[in-house]
Amino acid sequence: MENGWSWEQKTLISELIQGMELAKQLRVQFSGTSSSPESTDMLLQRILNSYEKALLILRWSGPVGQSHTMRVTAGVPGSPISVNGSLGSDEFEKGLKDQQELNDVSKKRKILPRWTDQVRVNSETGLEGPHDDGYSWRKYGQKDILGAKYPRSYYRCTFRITQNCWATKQVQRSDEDPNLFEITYRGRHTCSHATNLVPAPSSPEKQEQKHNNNNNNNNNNNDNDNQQKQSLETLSTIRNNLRVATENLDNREMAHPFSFPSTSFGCMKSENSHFSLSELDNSALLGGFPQPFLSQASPESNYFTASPFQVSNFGGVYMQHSESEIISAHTSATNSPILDIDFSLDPVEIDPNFPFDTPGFFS
DNA sequence: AGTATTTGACCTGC
DNA sequence: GCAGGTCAAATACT
Repeated sequence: MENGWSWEQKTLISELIQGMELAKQLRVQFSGTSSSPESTDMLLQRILNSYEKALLILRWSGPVGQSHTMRVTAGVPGSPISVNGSLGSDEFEKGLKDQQELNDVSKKRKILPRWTDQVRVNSETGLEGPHDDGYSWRKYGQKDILGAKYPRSYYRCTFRITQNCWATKQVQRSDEDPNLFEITYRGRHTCSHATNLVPAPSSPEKQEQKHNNNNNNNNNNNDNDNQQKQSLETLSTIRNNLRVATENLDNREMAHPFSFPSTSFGCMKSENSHFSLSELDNSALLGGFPQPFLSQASPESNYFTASPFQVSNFGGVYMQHSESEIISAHTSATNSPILDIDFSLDPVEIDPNFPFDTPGFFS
């Protein structure tokens, strides 16, 4: 049996280690050469520090899973990761213990964050059924609900097994308005398979199934250009026809499904291959959400944040903000577990042209 | 053949 | 005991 680390995580760690080793070698080579003054050495040292801290964080996050997520949350503001980025052994062991306890499925269910969205679809445009939120879902059940006209569908992340992603969602069609779907999300995605927006197929119930199929198929679709074009073309249409309501939200929990974070930085997806940490600072780390989400002024923006920017959270750090904190453009950094961690690190400078999306980069 | 969906049975919490 | 949620075998789809 595996130790719980996903293949991607192991790879990520091994890549980080390799990178660190290479940086060390580079430092040895540079030290002593007259053309490389202190600044070079300092840069290299910072690179090494970054690698080290990244590894620490990754290891602390452990095998992806919601459980640990909560553990990290509990550590805020007293994050288990100290200022210098190291972990106390006691805390680390405690974390491991907690994680084991939380492996219990029923416990897991209880603690998973939950929030609801309402999605209106417009049959005139052929966009019927729930929207694609950028993730791959697999239907695992359907149930007639007492007093409800339509059955409730249960979905879980397609990558539950392969990536230990425990995100689930329930789709309930509204009694009053068949065009309205109430989607209850549970848990956060820790998988790395967020996809871009995919146009919804054309028939209400069937669509629910089909759109999931589409998602999965698209993952294997090599015709990325077409997909991207399609996404762009349909984006404006979708924005015009989908209304996302974030009402009746539990204040203690995340208010928006589109903010599903994925596993780690390495798993982050961006339509823009020129991805830099500065973007992260603005969108992901400073509050954990893309900027458009931060503005509640326009409901459209909610949808627009759907998935081009699937944001990381160190293996699923649960952002236990109040709603007001979430929507504030000046979200307090000090309340964010991510930021607690991030601020404890040296600034990391990443080449904007660094090929994160290079095939095999994480392989 | 591999993967996703369906659906009745089973489990869990209230 | 009941309703909601999940499992898993059967079935459908590609």
